[in-house]
Amino acid sequence: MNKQLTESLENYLETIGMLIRKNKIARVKDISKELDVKNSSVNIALNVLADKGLIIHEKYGYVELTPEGKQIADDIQHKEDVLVQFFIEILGVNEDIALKDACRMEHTISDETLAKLIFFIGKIGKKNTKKTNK
Amino acid sequence: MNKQLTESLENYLETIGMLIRKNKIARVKDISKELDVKNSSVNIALNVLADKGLIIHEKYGYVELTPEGKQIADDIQHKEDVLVQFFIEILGVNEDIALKDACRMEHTISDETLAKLIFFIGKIGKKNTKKTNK
DNA sequence: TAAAAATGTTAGACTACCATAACATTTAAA
DNA sequence: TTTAAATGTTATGGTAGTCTAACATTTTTA
Repeated sequence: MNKQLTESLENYLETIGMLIRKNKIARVKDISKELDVKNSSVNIALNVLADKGLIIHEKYGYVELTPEGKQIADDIQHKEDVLVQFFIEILGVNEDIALKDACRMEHTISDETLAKLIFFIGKIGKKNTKKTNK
Repeated sequence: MNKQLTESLENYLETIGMLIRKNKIARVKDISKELDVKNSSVNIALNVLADKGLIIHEKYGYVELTPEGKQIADDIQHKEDVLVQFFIEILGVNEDIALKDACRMEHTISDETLAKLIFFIGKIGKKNTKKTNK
């Protein structure tokens, strides 16, 4: 069973995580609305994710994340958050564009680069705090 | 004729541009080697790009970029260069990883974010120059 | 310059992803 | 509590991109 996820599957997983955080539950309809695809497409993706052991989905039921699925969803969400923060706070990018860009780049940034980016944001942040405190 | 390019087609275009810059000519074999795909895949992609008016490719001949194709290739290359510079010089990412990340993110970063990033690199660059000159 | 090697092309098959349409189940309302 | 509406599922088909294998052409070399 291959655990290497496509960008599409990562998006499904991330969206499920977001919906559970927001609504306590994730339903096919909400996932399809969020990702702007049809219910049938969601179903197919859910079957793949279930096969990979990343979600639990009983017929006509809500969608749940397994611990492993949740780990991956959180991981991707974290990447998005860091990128959005960098784009908005440091580059001064408009929020809409920052979000759109982050939603795509979160699937391609490596852990190494992400770590360096987090460190860099921390440095810059401290600098700004110092200045403000003067 | 849709001019909206997939990541795959953008990579072909960028690679063709790079090969022409490096070797004066771009051949199917060199493209396939560079992108780690088979000649047959290259051929199919070249047909699509030719249909879109972005390259010229006569049977068994070299591949050339049309002005429009060159424009796009240069544009993508520029995005990659900016990202690589940012990753290496400012974040301190290892060169291999910087290149790998940039090669994927170059297809998703928006023009707006790229512009802000270029501006930011300029600012940081100036700062470092000042420090050095003291 | 004829044969061998290298390179390029085409055909057919596979995976991933999405859609529409038909059907099934669940939920809400009369 | 039966029916209508909403939601979920399955079947089938299309696009994009890759591969292998068979075939075509060009280039190299004996």
